Amino acid sequence: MLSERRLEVLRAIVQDYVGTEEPVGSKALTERHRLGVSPATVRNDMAVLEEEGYIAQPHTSAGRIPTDKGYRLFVDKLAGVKPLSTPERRAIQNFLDGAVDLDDVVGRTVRLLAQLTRQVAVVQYPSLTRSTVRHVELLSLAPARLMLVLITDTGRVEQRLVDCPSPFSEASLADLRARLNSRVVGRRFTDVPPLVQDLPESFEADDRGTVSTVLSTLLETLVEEAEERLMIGGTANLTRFGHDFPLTIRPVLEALEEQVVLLKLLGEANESGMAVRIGHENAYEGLNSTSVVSVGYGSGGETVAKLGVVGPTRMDYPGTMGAVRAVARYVGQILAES
Amino acid sequence: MLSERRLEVLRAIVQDYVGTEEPVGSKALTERHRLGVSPATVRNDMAVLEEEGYIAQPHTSAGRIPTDKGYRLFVDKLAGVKPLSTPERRAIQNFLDGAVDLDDVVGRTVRLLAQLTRQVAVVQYPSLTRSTVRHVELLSLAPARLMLVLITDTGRVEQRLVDCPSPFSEASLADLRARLNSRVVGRRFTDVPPLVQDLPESFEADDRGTVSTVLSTLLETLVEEAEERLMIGGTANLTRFGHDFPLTIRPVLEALEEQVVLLKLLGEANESGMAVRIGHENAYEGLNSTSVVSVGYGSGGETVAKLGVVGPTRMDYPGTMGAVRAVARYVGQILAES
DNA sequence: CTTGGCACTCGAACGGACAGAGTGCCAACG
DNA sequence: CGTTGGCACTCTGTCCGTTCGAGTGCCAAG
Repeated sequence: MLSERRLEVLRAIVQDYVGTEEPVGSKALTERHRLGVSPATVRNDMAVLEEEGYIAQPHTSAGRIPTDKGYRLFVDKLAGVKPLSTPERRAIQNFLDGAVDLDDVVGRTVRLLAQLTRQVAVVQYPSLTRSTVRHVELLSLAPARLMLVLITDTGRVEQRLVDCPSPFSEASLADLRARLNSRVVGRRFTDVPPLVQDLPESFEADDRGTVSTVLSTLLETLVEEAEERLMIGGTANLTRFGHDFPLTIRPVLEALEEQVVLLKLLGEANESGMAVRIGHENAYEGLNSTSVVSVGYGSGGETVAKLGVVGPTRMDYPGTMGAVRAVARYVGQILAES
Repeated sequence: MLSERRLEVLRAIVQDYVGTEEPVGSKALTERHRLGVSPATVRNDMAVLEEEGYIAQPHTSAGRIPTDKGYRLFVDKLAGVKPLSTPERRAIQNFLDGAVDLDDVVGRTVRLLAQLTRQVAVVQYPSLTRSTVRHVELLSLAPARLMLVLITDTGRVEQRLVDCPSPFSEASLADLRARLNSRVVGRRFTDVPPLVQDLPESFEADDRGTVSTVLSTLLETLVEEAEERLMIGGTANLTRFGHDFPLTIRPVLEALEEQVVLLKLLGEANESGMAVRIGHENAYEGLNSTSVVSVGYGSGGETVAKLGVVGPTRMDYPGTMGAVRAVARYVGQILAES
């Protein structure tokens, strides 16, 4: 177990390094922080911290920089979450309040988050699997061609073309539309399948094929579209990453285009509360020199999706976590209102 | 007017510089191209080309690099559009054929284009203003709340919430739905306004307010959503830009996040045919060291949207133009089929 | 007009010297 | 035993001078 002062030294190192981006030495530390001890003592502490793996030297006889393990300790034990200032909160609310539809909410959120944290922001669209059905619409495009439109309570709309095995009358269509809606409206996606299973039987033999096709398309949409969409913003902030550019930035850009990777990343956010993945803690190799701060958001205690930021491991964790948490809260509120 | 050989020298310089990314000298030129003259002669030609502003030296006594004006001449007069190889064409077709809906088509297109050109690809969603209405659906969410869903012939769906001034019965709703559809289905967006203008009059006084609201929401959607959406991909290719990184790349990333800027950029594409904007020809300052190759696409001779790539001025113009043109053609085909 | 020759220029690469920051260790001190 | 000042040492980054080579412009000759 590290002594109180050694932890204090580690905290000081992290703070200074985050601020200056340069390895921090013992003398500078004592000057910038009131540790009450001499540089020599700090040196001894640093030696211990290094031995324990919390800090490292880029080269012999240079200052120290925190390791992933050091950041981890810092985040877990040494730093809280820095709440936003009142003007910042007000700005968030004002900015998000102007949104006109779901796309706009997500778009504004991602811009806001990128601006507040000065990092790359990622926002997941509200998940369908947790949503409920608000309405299912069936439209006849041609005698044997339908369009299925699914509207969710989060305001999302999905459409699918359905090719029917046989022509389908307008009357049957209205019938199916009415029955379908009476059964599934207000239900959660996961609850839908058993509720519609027996529907084909109540139609005439000629129409059963079509009804089955429509149903399977619907179920497919529910499952398949649970594969979520994302919006990304603030990539210009990547330029603030570090000095050794092309090498660091390239894999990050590649990761950002792989939605699957990002979804997994956000998915790792703990069900409740915020998740911080530091450097090598990220499963995806290209993000080994980045940290990901993510959190779920939603209305009324329910998590419908996640959002977060991707930045260099050398980031302002308290500030970033504060911004991410605040934005998540406000987005949740906005969703609840609409 | 420049002599034939001088043009040939310019072409050789562009080709070599694009290949090596290094200033090209007279000796290297004669070695790599069969110009049939000695380095000294080439030097004289280069002096003339420089005087005319087609090439420049980064430093005294270094090789030459093409200027924007040089690239312009190259593109206009010296190079054709390099057609893709048969395997490439086949790959495009296979890749695009797998698309399941409009989002998927655009997504695949942008990935394809980025991969083929190894640059940043931008694809605009098919424009609504040129589309026709396939169906308008009205759903009752609450007594005084409706959802308006607009489905276009390009497969795009837009939804809008409508708050009614007064409750609206299901019967009136069905009536409005039917009349609306009979008037606008199959019509172009721009033709819609006059066709629905007199609709409120045919309803009872109580409902007129709601009908008007619905109509104005519909018209708003038609206009407002003509403001197009974009998809971007291949940003990782930005790392291949040049040596002087942060400076070059930052404004480009910023531009890519400004959809308005990008739309304008694509918009500059000539109605028919391909547009190449080189360096300072781009109105947006941040893109002064990039070139934009864009072209319209659509089915049956009609341009419904545009796509293109953004890359360094030092790009393989014939190859890029070939890829852009080919992709645009195939996307047009795919859209026509669906 | 083309060509070979030649002097010149300039940037990139190499290497040594130097300064500065930072360390580790040690002996002294409370 | 923890803390402190002192000191020698080790790096790195930088500056400067040299060298090397690619490339040029010019000129005189073909």
